[in-house]
Amino acid sequence: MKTSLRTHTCGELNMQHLNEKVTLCGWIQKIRKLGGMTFIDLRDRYGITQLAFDAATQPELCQQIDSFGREWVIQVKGTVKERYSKNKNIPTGDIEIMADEITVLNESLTPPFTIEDESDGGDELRMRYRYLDLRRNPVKNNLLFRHKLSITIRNYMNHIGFVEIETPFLVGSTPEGARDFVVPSRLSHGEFFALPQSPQTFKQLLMVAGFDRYFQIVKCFRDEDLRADRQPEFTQVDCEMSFVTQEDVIQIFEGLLKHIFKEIKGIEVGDIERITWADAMKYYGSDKPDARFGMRFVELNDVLQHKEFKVFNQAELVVGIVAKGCASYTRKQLDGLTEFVKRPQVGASGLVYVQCHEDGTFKSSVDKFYDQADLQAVAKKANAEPGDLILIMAGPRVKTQVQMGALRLEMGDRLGLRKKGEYKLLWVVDFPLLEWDEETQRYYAMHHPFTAPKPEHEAILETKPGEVNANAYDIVINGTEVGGGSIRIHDKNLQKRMFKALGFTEEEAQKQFGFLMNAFQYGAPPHGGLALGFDRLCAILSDADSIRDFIAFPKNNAARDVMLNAPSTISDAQLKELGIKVSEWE
RNA sequence: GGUCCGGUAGUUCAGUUUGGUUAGAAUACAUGCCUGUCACGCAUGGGGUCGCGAGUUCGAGCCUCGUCCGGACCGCCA
Repeated sequence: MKTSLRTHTCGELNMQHLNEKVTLCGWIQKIRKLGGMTFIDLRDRYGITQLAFDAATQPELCQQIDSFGREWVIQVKGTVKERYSKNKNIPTGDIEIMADEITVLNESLTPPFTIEDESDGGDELRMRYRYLDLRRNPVKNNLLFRHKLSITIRNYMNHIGFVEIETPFLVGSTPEGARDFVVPSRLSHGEFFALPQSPQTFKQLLMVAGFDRYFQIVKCFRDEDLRADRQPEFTQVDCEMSFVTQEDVIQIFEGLLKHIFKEIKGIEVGDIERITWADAMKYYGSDKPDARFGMRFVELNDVLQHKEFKVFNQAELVVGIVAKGCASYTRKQLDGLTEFVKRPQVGASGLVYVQCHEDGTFKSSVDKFYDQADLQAVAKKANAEPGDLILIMAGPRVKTQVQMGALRLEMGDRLGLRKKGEYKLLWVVDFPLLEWDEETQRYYAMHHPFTAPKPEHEAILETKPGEVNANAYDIVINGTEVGGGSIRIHDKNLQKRMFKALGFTEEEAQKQFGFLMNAFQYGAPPHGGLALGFDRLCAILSDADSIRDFIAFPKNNAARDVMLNAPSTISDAQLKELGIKVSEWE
């Protein structure tokens, strides 16, 4: 790292460099004045090196550094010396620099928060001064980790013949899917570009072009509300292959994931389990199950719908989970669980429990309707043992499954079953092709409109669209959807039928996706692919909940950049040039 | 669009339950002392429109309403 201004970094000097003349540059992490001695911790990207000053022998230097403050940038020339008292906690802890000469390269204001691993700064403040936050080890290391992961992926993909090709960011807007970020056109007044939600159609066109194996680590943009794991601009590892079946794609990316886990985490991931979408919903109430723990759903309709309890009798689904060893839950804890499922976010109307006591008796919240023999039958069906707690919900099938899914994750958290450092990968396959939307009274593509139906279901696309399964697959790690993909439609006529099923007129389909269907007339190969959420992958491999600390300059909860204070208004001159007038609707 | 939590010193928070004299702590900052620290130590000091607005009250950091800001979640995210 030698440059004109420094000979070494602050992280590399040790006993082997004793008595060498060195020049270091860096930021002042800390000044410790002990009267006759003064120590400065000098920090750069690579570490910390201690500078030592002796008032008796270096009075001028000591006077000079007296005015220095935190985060000043200095250059120091001096000699590497062995310390009297060593610091075993840092790599450079055996040595220190006896300085001969110091140059202030830049002064610094006192930062609004401490630049330490455990900073005193809150989230918003750290975002506003992100360039200071990035000096801290935890955040800096996240970005270094991100770099390492991207290099690992690029090398692997290159090694197996994938070509990285860039696709445009200024594309056309489509009404399907997420909201688009929109960019006004100066040269075509009244017309707008959109930023891509993904390079989906471009990668399909690259297949038509014969590129065979394409990938790209690429920014994608979606104008939707944020979450801890959702940013309006995020990065995908976008891939597409030709002449493949679903099995080929799964094999290729299973290979990539195994490689990543081995290289980055030193973990051998075995063959990745697969579950159908239908089973995922049935047993976990989620299309992205956290499979680190069991607690699978048990349908209890047959053992609970023969008594006078209307709530159960009228329900389409009565479903339970078994919480191991929780029979001793107090009234307060049980009420807490009921409150949890009744929160608007979950939206259940209630929760029934059955405590399976050690002495073989049962206590439930519905004892009025069910006797011990009934509860015994429930316990048997649910495979519950003495000491366990059975939690039961009832209602419309899918809704109840989703609610129970939320409770299952909550119980997993409470029982410490969602362990950090443990990784459970899962392919979710056989997604439905279409999803009925009550509000707009039409079908929507569950994945996207280019997803191919299972060949054996093609015939019923018009007659029973809701029953058509897709050649689509998601990769789920610890309950997070890390990626997804599908085999695409490569036949122009099938694509037309698909658009029709989605309620497009021929003209609409032609206007929006004509370029793709036209391309399909010129020898489109069978193709399919997958995209991995790169930010999420970084976070999961680091056992972090939020992707924000793996993005150098992220947006806040309201999709704002608090450092730039963007978005912001633009000048009238700019608006005029773009042919835009801003007015309030309604 | 909705639910919940929060907003008090540069910063992180306590104080709000039960309204009552001069609003505290830690840390950061400044000054002084200290020759082996490395979370240095000790002493002293400065630092507050209690997010903003309205209301209730003799009196509001504390209660009520509104509003703005931040965070988590639901909807949304093909």
